[in-house]
Amino acid sequence: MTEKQQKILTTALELFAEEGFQGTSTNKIAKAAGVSEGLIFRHFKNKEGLLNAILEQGQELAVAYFAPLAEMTDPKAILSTIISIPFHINETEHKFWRLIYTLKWQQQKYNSISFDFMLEKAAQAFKELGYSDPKAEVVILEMILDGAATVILLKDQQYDKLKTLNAIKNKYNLA
Amino acid sequence: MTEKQQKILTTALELFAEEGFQGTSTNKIAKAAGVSEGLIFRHFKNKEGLLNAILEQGQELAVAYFAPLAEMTDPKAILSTIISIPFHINETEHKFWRLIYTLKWQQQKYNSISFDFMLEKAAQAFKELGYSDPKAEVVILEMILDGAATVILLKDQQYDKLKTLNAIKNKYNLA
Amino acid sequence: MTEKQQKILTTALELFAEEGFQGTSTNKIAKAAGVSEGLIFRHFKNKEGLLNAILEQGQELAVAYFAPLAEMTDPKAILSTIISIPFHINETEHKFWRLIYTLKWQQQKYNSISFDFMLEKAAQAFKELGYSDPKAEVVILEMILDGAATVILLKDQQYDKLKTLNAIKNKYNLA
Amino acid sequence: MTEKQQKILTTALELFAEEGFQGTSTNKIAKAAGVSEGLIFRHFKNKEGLLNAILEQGQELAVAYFAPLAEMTDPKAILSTIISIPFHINETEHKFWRLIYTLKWQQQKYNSISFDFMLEKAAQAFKELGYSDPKAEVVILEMILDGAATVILLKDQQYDKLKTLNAIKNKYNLA
DNA sequence: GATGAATGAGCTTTCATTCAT
DNA sequence: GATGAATGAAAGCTCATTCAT
Repeated sequence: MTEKQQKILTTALELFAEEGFQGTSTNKIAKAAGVSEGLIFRHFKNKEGLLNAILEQGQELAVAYFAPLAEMTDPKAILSTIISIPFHINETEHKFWRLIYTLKWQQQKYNSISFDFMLEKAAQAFKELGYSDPKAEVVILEMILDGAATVILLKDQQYDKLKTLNAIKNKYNLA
Repeated sequence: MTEKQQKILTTALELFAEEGFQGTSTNKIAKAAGVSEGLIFRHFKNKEGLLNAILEQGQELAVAYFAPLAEMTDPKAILSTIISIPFHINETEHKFWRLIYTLKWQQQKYNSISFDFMLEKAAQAFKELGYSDPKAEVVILEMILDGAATVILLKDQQYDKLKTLNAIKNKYNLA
Repeated sequence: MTEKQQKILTTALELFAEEGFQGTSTNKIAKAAGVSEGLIFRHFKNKEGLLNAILEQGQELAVAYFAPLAEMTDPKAILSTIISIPFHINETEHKFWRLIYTLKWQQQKYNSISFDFMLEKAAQAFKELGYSDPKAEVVILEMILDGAATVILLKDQQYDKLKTLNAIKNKYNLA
Repeated sequence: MTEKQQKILTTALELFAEEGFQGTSTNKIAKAAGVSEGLIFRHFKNKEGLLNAILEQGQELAVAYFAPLAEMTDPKAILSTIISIPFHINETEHKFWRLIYTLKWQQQKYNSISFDFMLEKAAQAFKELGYSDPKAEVVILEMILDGAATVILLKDQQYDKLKTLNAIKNKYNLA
């Protein structure tokens, strides 16, 4: 991966996240990245290949998010970790997750990142904690995660993330 | 509003919702609607005008959603009504709301539908019910609404909507 | 078929015949035909579609060439007619046949014009005339036709077409 | 001439012959030859230089075809030799001659291989054999040679080459 | 000698939009 | 009101060619 190659990826991620995949021209990416337009196609075959390369790089990032969960056993800790995820998206990852959600809404085919493993882990935790309907709880949890992501990734105005996170944890007696 | 004019609107809504505004060509809309491409521009000036016309039609629909709230005073009833909203999206409205959310993610400029009035009403309700941090509660509520919309509008697989709604209401002691 | 559409076809035929299919850009065609480049694609879908449209129009021309043969029964007349074909290519048809042969050499897939019917007719004629090996004669005839086409379509320098044709006919005792 | 250099030449010949000069990208040649694209330009300056190198190598081959004629004096032997030429194209030379003819049709400038010497020799032979119009005979001979080349180089289906050749020779009383 | 990253011009194609009918 | 031919700008992409290593 040459420097320019990586520059293309980073720039494209930024632009795709901000203006959408279809809304971003390869010409714009090239100019913003300071490379020739042809280089994009030499390295990534076509525009979609560029998108896929971005998603693959991001995949590793996503895996890192979920990895700690694998070894956890305490149900409260598990739920607490899961709920915290969207609140801990930092500047670097922000763009990536915005892209993921934009794609989710725009084109069905790009449901690239799967949360299934995480949700199963949550189901187990709810069961252990004696929730009467763990399945319904998982759906609600999914809603909270998607909702938190939506608000966090789209809202410009500031609000107290930590306070919000704690308030949610409180509802699950996790604080 | 002629028949063809309405056909264009309906078809465009469908396509915009499924494949995004930028991902849908006027040519495609014309073909799907069975009209000439020129007609779109005669009636709606340009592609953006077409989008605006769709949003205006939808706006009335959105107003209808929020209208009942205006006269309500019972805080529990207010919250119960608000939370129910995404769960009551029916087949007809589905496309419209999908479009709204797709636009939300795609382009900042299209935050056309404002939930502010509703959220203020909710803040008031939380205060009356003695919640310690009503502001945080409103943020959480917003997350739940966005999250519910995301899951409901994007998930194909079925789950028990009513049960999920009730489980959420339970968390707020609204059932 | 609008005037511009036909202009595109005629211009493209000319350029394809002179500089090859791949050697002719759609931009060049558009400029030479005095139309916008986009129009080519609106009418013919893509560059290959344009080529196919040209070939289809030419097909009718080719059919006209072979039609008289169908009703002929005198073997000498049949052979005489067949041999004459390449020598009677006029200005208008010249471009078309050049394109056909260029494509024949360039891409196998474009063996669009089939001479099979004509060659079978010739085989029958040779048989009736008592040639000892009609099949070999047909191959030779095919060579003469292709060879005549090659010389006629590619040679700029003039030579006496009629004299040459008669000399060939003489070889077959058809004069 | 290094091994890779020769590999490029051979591969390019093959591709040019099959898909035309313009239809073959240097990238494709490089990949097929298993070398870097840059190497083509290091050795042959540019794409046209590569073509010229191929033609030069082939030129020697062509010269070898015509060399025996120079010393021949018997008119029948001369004609017999000339007519045989296209029928003796073997596997190795096949590609080269196909390229020659493809270029002939595609671009006028590449009439690289000249048959003039051979045709003059034929004219002399026809004169000596007492043909009434040697010039017309030469034109016909040229047609037969081009036609034989066309059929032999383009036809996949098999037919008896030797029988065809002999049948032609018979027409000239050369058998 | 050999590689492959990089370029920029030019290619095919798409698309929103205009306009005569 | 409605059509569809026509446009021109811009999109995605290809390609011969250069150059540092």
